[in-house]
Amino acid sequence: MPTVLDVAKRAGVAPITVSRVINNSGYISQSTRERVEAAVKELGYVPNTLARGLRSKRTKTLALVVTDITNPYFTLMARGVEDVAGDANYSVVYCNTDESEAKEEKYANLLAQRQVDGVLLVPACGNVKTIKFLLSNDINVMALDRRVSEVEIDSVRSDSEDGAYRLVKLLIGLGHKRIAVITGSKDVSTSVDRVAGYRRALTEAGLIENELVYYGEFNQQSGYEFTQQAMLHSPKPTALFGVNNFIAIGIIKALHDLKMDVPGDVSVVGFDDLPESMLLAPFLTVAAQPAYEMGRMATELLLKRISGELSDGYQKLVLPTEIIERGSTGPNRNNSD
Amino acid sequence: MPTVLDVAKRAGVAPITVSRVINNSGYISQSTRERVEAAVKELGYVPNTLARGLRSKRTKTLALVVTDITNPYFTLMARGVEDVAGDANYSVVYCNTDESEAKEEKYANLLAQRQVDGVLLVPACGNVKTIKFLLSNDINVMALDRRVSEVEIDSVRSDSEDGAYRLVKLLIGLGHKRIAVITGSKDVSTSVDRVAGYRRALTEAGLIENELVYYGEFNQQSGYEFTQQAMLHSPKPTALFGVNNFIAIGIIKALHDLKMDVPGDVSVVGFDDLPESMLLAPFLTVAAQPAYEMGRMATELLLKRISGELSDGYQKLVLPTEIIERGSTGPNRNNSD
DNA sequence: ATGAAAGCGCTAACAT
DNA sequence: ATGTTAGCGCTTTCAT
Repeated sequence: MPTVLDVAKRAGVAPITVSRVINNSGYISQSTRERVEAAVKELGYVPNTLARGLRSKRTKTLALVVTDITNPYFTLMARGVEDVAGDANYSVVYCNTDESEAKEEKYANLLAQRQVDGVLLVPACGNVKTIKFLLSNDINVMALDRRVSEVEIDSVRSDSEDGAYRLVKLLIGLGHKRIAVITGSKDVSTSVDRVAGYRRALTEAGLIENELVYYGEFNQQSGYEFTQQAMLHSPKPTALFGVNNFIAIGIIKALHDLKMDVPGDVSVVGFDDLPESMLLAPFLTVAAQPAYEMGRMATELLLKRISGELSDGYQKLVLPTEIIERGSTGPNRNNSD
Repeated sequence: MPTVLDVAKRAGVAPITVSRVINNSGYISQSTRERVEAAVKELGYVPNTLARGLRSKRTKTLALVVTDITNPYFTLMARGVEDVAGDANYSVVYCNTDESEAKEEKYANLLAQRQVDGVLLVPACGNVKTIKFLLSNDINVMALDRRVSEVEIDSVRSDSEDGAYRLVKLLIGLGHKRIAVITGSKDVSTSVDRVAGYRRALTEAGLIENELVYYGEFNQQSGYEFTQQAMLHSPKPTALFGVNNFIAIGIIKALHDLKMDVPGDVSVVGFDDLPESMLLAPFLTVAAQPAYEMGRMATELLLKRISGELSDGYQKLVLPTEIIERGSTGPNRNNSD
């Protein structure tokens, strides 16, 4: 592989001049610029980012740490991140933590070694250890999707409390009085906030004594199992709120296997939504989050933070969710209430 | 940030000894190892991958270049890649080309600068320029999902020709005689191979004169538009084959808007499939590809290639697809045939 | 079993 | 507008 030195010799200049041409920094006369550019082409020279990063302390690399890229919500976010990053000639490394603190730590360590310029992090749990570790290694951190306390950092998320509140209010408006929520881990802010929104709606309607919360995991199986459990509760809930899309799908499958009709017997609402392009027949009533936009905005902010354009104060963006009413919700037909 | 030198001083050894401890190379006495490890801990030392890579010519970074990470088929593949890479302490950079040759070239250049150890590439087109460029920069390349000619490299893909053949045979077995295929770009091997499989099935059944092929793009809109076109064809096809999942969804939507029943009026088959966890009610008959497994295998192979364990000959893995018959296909009810 | 010296390829800092 | 020098943090190579 040719180096700056090879190019410099060929163009009859000093290495630093080559560097200046490539990086468009400093003053270069038109003629030397042309000679250098010609030499670059002739030799097929490609600058070495490692050497560059070692010297300049900038790697032009971001990391996206999500719990599972397979969740279409995160996939779409990832696409938003990469689109903005790519335009700025940044690369994006992605990592899956599966909500595991251990994996999160492992990746944080890896990313510190890699000297990434910034990390877009969907924290695996309420623990701020990872964030502090990254910050102590001079890495900019952007919290995505989830709230963090104890540390001051930029963050972009959607309004979970409000989305949940409006979903549950919609159910209450349809006459539902016994609404159960099936959620993920207790120490994740999305869980906490959505349950809080649920509670606020119930309280407002004087239904808080009917509160029924199941804490599990953010996956289909957990949604499936807790639906079975919820349906053993007496009296049965007439509506279920699945706190993310995987849980909601688990709920629908469980109800199907229990031979219960949606929305005839039970109404179902969810969070996140699936991109339209993946759905044959959108069915689930949801609070949809602007995942792609969140990825974009978060990355734009992070790049600004990295370049020092954002020196004062921390940005905390909370985007609204959109309630999309579809076939999975209907009026409460249970006469006993 | 502490460096090897800081650690070395603290442990009372030379920098190289620290390096040996960290990399588990060479002979180290138990006592110095312990002293070094203690110093590492006390200082919170994190090795700098850039410096390491600059010297050792290994970055422990892979790149995954797909056309669109948002396609669940590629998402799942990405997850397979990252799982294997992460276990080996490799990082994965992802890039979206949107089937654009220009973007593919741009990313190839970026990745060469980054000195990645290997690239898992879903080629945007039949052009081998990118691959040659990467190889000429000493980067190992693994072709994913698509066939490449002209260059000898490792590849992992699924059997498109066979999957298409079996799907179309299934339709023929159901009495369909006018089967149209809606596919993507002509210069992508998956397009070519799936159309070839379609043709083989038709030819075998003596139906090749009914051949009806629409070349478009691999997205929902293209599937939608060409379905409208296909339905203007006289006589109308009684079955449609969408060559990937986005196209198939576009087909279903178009038929819905045309008030045609699936499978009553038209049967539909697709490729790729969506992960079960995303589907409320799986409906589409498909040739499913083992996307996650493909990602895993490709990465395992690539890592072996990088470490030199695979020196002789090139691996060309072709995995079978699985035909999953669901509600979108039924017997041909058109009496005119 | 450990160390000294050198250099990977680049750019910051300081000339001129 | 261009060049010189030095050094980023690590590991290869060659000693001892």
